[in-house]
Amino acid sequence: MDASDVRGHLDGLLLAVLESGPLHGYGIIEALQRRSGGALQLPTGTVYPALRRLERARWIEGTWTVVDGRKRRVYTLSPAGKKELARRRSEWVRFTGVIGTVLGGGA
Amino acid sequence: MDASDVRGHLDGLLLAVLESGPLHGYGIIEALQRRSGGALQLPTGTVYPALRRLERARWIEGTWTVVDGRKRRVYTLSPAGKKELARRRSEWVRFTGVIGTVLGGGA
DNA sequence: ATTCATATGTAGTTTGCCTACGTATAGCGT
DNA sequence: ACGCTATACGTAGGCAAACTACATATGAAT
Repeated sequence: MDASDVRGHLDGLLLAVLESGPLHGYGIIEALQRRSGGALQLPTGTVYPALRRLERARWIEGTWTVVDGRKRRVYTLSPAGKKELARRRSEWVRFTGVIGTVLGGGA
Repeated sequence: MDASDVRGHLDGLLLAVLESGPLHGYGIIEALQRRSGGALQLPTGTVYPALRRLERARWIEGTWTVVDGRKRRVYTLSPAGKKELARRRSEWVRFTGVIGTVLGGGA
């Protein structure tokens, strides 16, 4: 799957990963890859700006930490982020329902 | 559902509608709306350029006809278009599988 | 020393759908 | 006759989101 196909769904994916617990950007990229069975290998230039966007929206909260001398920005899902995630999930169901129905072919 | 959410899936939707038989642009827009239960109300500025793109790709074939004094460009799904539609459908299954799994939440 | 893995980020580009507009005919009500 | 709505096709310019490519830095391994 082409990585650009996540367009419009990236925010939900990031929020979903953070639902399992706080994580830093690099770790999020790995988690995404792991959870998708290797399908999602998102470039840093996609993920980092997205995280900043989510942070500005107050859906996640980022704090600087230092682990083994390396700086990490660890993100935590906020209460607003949990609501947003729920909203994204129901939108996802609606979206797949509509497109799947029209696309047909046993979908 | 916001109409812009079809991004990346519009071509497949158009091909799927034309699978049922030849149709002109305006009719395609109506069919899309009907099949989606009113969810997809795509503007002409989205659909017409997309149809020309599909035509250039040889997935559909367009011919001018005149009905009741009005010019219509009727599109027919080509053999290559059928293949492309099949490809889009399997991509759709893969896509929803990956995103749905990562998004979780009972998806 | 050099290279790889870890870790974050910016700059500029491309894609693809959007909004807004322009054109034209048919049919209906007044 | 006139205006409004439905039918019908299309272009121009804009914008958001993800892309590619690059820049930076530390720790660990060879």
